[in-house]
Parts: sequence; C-alpha cells; structure tokens
Amino acid sequence: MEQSTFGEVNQLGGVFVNGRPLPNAIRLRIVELAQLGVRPCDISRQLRVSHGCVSKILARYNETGSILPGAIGGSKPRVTTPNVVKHIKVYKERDPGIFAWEIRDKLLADGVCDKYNVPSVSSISRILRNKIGGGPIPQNPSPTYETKNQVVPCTAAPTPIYNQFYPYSCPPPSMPAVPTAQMAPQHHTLAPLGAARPPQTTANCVTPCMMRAWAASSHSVNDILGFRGGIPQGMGQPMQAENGPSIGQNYNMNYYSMKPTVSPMYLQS
DNA sequence: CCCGTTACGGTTGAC
DNA sequence: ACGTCAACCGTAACG
Repeated sequence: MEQSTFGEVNQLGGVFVNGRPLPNAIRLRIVELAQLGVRPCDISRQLRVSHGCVSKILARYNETGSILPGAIGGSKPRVTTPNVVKHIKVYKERDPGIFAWEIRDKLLADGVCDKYNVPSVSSISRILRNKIGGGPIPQNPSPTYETKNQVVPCTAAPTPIYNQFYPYSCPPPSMPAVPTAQMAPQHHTLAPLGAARPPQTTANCVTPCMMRAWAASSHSVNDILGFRGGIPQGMGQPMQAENGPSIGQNYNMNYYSMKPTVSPMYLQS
C-alpha cells in the first residue's frame, strides 16, 4: 500500500511493518532458536524482534503448536444460519407477540443453538425485521441482553473448533534489511516447546489454533508461506509439507489455487 | 537483567 | 462502493 509497507525500524534495529505479522521465516526462526535452548532475550536480540513479540510467538507456539499469526480482519462466522432463521420464523409465527429474548431462550432450550452460538437479542430482532418481515419486536424485558463481546466459538453440534486448514493470512517470509543468513533454512522438525501441546494425530493434522478458526482467508496459504508456484520466498529452500509435525502441516495444498491475487506486503510498495 | 503483560497505533476483511 | 467493526499485528514500556 503505502510507503510504510517498507517497514519501520524498532529499537533493536529490526525491520517490521506496523500492523502486520512478522514474516514466517522469522517466526519460525524464533521457535527454532528457542528449541535449541536459546533464551528469549537472546532470540530477541539476535533476530532484532522485540522481546514481547518473541514471548508472544513462543507462548502461542507452546499453546497451539503453530508459529503462524492469527487471522486478521474479517468477521466471526454467522450465527444466524438458515436453520436458526427458520426456527426464529417458526417461533414468531406461533407466537407473534414473542419477545426477542424469549426466542433466544427458546433457541437454547430447543437445542437449536448453544450458549456460544446463540444469536444476540438484537440479532434476532434484526432477523425478524429483515428476513422475516415481522417488524421489530420488543427486546426490552430481557435480562440477558447482550450485543457486545459476544463470544461465538461455534461449538454447536458438528462444528469443528479448529478450522480444517490454517486460516490465517500472513505476508511472505521475506523481509528487507533482515539478514537472510539468520533465516537459514532448517529441516523443520520442531518439537513442542513444552508439554502443553496436544499430540499431533495425522500428517494432515490441524494445529489447534484457537484464536480465529472462522476466518478461512482464502489467500492465506500463499500469504503464509509466501509460496509463488511452490517456492517460498525469503526461504533458502522450499518448505515441504512433510516438514516436521508442527510447522507446515496446517495447509491444504488445494488452497494454492484458490486466490491467485495475494498481497505480499513485503514485496509491494 | 529477564520476561509477562498491555497500551498503542496500525492493518485487515466480513458485513 | 464505502464505512464500520472487531479481530489481529509488533513495538515499547511497565512492573
């Protein structure tokens, strides 16, 4: 976008792009160094990444097994699925005077939704207004009124907690002014840093990234690995899918063709 | 000195 | 087409 895409320089002399994740190669290097026993403070200095960032990336890796950043932007998955709308419609038809909060309770009671994915009262009202045409109904007497900070992790029946594919977007792992020698390619067989990581189950195992499982950003894989035709940019060697149990396994190769137009932040002006 | 946490200014993408 | 919103980002600073 703007010239700021070229990056800023932090106190350690490292280059970063404000608001954007660090390149994958550096994230990977952070984890690798940590596994070699390098202290976080030394990693920070060596890679010229703030210690807070090192701490965050390592903590996340320990927790989720993934080095990748979370999905930026987007919205949570819709809770007003056709099924939910259908039920709301039925409730409204059966009892035209029903309150939105009553519908909400009913959705819970009937098992249509659970507490995590039940629409908010305002959402229900909007559904009634927009999709059913029932006009606004009172939300008033609701003690459970909530429209904000509604956590909707999609735990309803068969919905997986984690995305099948790593959904995150990330710039390609190339970064000017960072010595590529420091990002010397490794054979990535990273083990968990701690004991907290759940075991990997299959070669295609989904790394449990709790953060944003809903945003299946279609350009994520290209972005994540910086793949253009299969060669990761900024990496000395291609990162193969079979690399280790924890770094490359989140991606489905089919993703590569989903959205050819990626935004390589570190390559564009 | 080390490191976990968080305010801040920023980007992103679905709605 | 565009604005809003809520997610995420890394840095810097604090404790």
